[in-house]
Amino acid sequence: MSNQKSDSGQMQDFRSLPGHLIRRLHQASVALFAEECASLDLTPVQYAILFAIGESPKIDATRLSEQVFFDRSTLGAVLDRLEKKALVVRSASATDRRVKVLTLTAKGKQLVKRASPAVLRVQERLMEPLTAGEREQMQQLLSRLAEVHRGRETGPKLDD
Amino acid sequence: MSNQKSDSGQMQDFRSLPGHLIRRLHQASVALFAEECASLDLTPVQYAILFAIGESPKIDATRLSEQVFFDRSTLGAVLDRLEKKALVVRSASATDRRVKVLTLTAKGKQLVKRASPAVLRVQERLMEPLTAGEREQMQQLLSRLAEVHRGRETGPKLDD
DNA sequence: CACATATATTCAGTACACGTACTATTTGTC
DNA sequence: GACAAATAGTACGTGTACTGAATATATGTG
Repeated sequence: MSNQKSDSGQMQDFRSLPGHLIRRLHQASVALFAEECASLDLTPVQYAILFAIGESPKIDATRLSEQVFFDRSTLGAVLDRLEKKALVVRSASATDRRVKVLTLTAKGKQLVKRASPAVLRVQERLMEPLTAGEREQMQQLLSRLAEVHRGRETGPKLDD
Repeated sequence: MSNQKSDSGQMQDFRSLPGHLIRRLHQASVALFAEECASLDLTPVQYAILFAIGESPKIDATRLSEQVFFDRSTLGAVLDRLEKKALVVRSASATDRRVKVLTLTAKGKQLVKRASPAVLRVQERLMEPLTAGEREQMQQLLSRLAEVHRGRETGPKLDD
């Protein structure tokens, strides 16, 4: 007796835990994105940032980080890369010398537009195993959970 | 006319896309884990690895990477850290001199056991916004998606 | 047994992701 | 208008995550 495990009472297998499944699904999602956008040299994170800047030109990095739900530190590094690829321009704000304002270049705008169908294909492939009704359910549950946990993603910076 | 966007026809807002929602939920999940396990100095990834080694002592890194669904490169770095924290021992295999075999130390076993309730609390808090039925649904959908996309997580290494 | 092939691990390089701390401003207050 | 508190951006340190290459060893074939 007292073999190896099974004496603790609640040794749940991590494989069935939501956290683990979500991590796996996230990995699959990123992998699909990489596959579909291979020729565009674009990551999911970079797409979201480009899209959000396109939506709100002259946005500053802090506001942007709230829009896309990243931490400001991470965002800085991503913007460096986007700037190096000439997709984004960072220019000084006229009113506040602390802030640097973000705008898409023509190349950046074009890339968002070109990537758009590939991004949709990723979502379709990701959810393909589900029926239409299940997809709807999933979407709904994900939205609600994300909304409730909003602000937990990137520190205690709630608001808006 | 031809204002700024709205002329492409399928400019889907990334915020409602499953991929984006899954990323956010993953972030929330990791944040909750960090919160619950702060005193244990343990990440979700490290917990899964420790658990899996506890389950299959003397497992090698490649087999382990299939169990926990990480890439072998990533796993190496994580094992370095676990070894440095004296939770895991890497020893040479007797039969195959290429492989290094993994075992939990007493400290490692103890930590898995101590972390277990915190890990369950993370799952509860993560899914708390949902009703029991919805939680069931979610679990089911996540499992199916993860299963179907299995192998996409860490390259084209199917099998088992 | 020599050799091509396959496998186990590691390493280098790139890209998220977060906390903390530091600098430059700005703003609110007296 | 000097000064404390808040804010924008950046830098650093740690920890995933994956690709591709390099190294070591093992295995199958002739």
